[in-house]
Amino acid sequence: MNVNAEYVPHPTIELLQTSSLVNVVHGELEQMILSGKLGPGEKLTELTLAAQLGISRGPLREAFRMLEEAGLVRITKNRGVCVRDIPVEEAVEIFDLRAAMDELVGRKLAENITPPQLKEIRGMVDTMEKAVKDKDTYHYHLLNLTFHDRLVELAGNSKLAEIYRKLIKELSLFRRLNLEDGWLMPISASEHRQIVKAIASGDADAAGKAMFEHVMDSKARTIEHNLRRQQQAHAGQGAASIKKAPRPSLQTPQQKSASNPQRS
Amino acid sequence: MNVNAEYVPHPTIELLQTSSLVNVVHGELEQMILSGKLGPGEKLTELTLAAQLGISRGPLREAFRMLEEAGLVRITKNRGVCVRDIPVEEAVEIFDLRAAMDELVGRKLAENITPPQLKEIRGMVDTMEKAVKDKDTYHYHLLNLTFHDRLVELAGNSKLAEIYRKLIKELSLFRRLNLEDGWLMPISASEHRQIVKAIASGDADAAGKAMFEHVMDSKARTIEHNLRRQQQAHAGQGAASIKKAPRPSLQTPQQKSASNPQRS
DNA sequence: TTTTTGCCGACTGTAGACAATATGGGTCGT
DNA sequence: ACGACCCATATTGTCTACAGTCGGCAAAAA
Repeated sequence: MNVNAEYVPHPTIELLQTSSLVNVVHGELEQMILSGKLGPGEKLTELTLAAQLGISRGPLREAFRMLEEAGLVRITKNRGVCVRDIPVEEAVEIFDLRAAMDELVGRKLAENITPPQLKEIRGMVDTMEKAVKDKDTYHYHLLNLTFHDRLVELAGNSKLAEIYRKLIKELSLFRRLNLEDGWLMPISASEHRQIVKAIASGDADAAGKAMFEHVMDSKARTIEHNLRRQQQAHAGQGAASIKKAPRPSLQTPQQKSASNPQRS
Repeated sequence: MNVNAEYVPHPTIELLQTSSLVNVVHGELEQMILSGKLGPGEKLTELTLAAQLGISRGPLREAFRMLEEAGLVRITKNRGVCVRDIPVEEAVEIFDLRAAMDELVGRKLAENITPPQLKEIRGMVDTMEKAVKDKDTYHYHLLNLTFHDRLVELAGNSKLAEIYRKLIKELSLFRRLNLEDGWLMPISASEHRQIVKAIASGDADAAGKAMFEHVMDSKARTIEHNLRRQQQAHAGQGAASIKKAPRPSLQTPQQKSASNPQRS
């Protein structure tokens, strides 16, 4: 048994001899990554993490493999695991892909949404506009995630929803995303209002286009924000020197074997 | 003694540095599944497989986890691993999603394709039409896969390509897909010709629509074919009884924890 | 001082052992 | 004869052990 008295085992783990360790650890790590407790580029040492979680390396490694397949961590042979850092180019790709998917979502919703569902998402938009008035950026961010997630779910294509969520998770590793400037909230909110309107009208093309454009706008805002932030960093670098450098590099080669379509 | 930095180590060394047992086994199992050597629903016993591959259970289990995350197998606690069987509903969802993605592909290609690339895909269509003339269904099937895969790749969005390929792999587990009736090949081929034409014209909307419609048609053909096949099976069942029943069921509960968007 | 070489510590890769759980067949009771 | 219960076996879940590899540090050589 792995006796290690110093940690307080997460209640979940203690409670858990019913669900497999791998599943729990996978979920736990995912949350740690998405919440930022484990930042992009951070090294995950098997022995350390296993001790912290109170488990052995086996299940942990299996969880790592799942996270790798989900694009959240990167495994390098003989060198270990680290949280992935999404480069700008990849973020752009994800936005484009999301736009196409959300267009489909808009179309499907315009065709199939029910009155109570429509009422629900209207309520969500209302809440978001309230957050805008309060200039509550953080709350707005969460509401925005929930709003889009709910739309995708209501579209009635579970595969689409599954992949959409995977993309959102990966995108959250694109660091500069989080602290979006507050003054853009009104624009985003009004776009939401327009999306709901288009969906309510039953016009599939309009709803699809509204969704598509919204995501593309969001992409433009995010990328521009990122650029500005990078310039700031560069400008201040000469005087302030580097501050948070010492991290295991090991991140550079970001390939992942595109794999052939169907090897004979 | 500054040895040239681009020195190629030695194939064997490179191989040892990059691939672990987990990687190799993962690829091997994937091919066994996609090629049908391991059919949908089939049980994968750890000890047996490990012995066959000449490895221990550890790496094998890690490979299983990757395949699970990719949607190719299903793991049930304390009951083991089996190849997933894609139900019709899921196949439909995948087709719809693919259609949206391929629409994006068509748009991007219409905007960005280069003359040599255009020539390349024209050549592929030519080859396919040759296969149609020869009534070579199998060859056509492979060419079709390659064609679409190449288009996605040329679209220049690697994330899109990655997910597209994942979907194609999952779809190949939808059994009834494989033996598509031969007489539909000409239709499919002419649609390909039209797609290339739209791309060449540079009209993004037209190219996107052509791709979209092609996938949706393909979906309709596949589903209808599936229905017909199922009816046949039902018809013959009364006399011939069941023949290939004895397989570990264990397949029914097909859920996969949709997981919340971002747990606070 | 600068470079090279050998060594050491830390970590990962793989294998095998042990514990926990499901499955199938047989026995007992009614 | 039928059903409930129980045990033997097979299989999975988890842990520990050992071997291989990497990176850094210090001592030796130039």
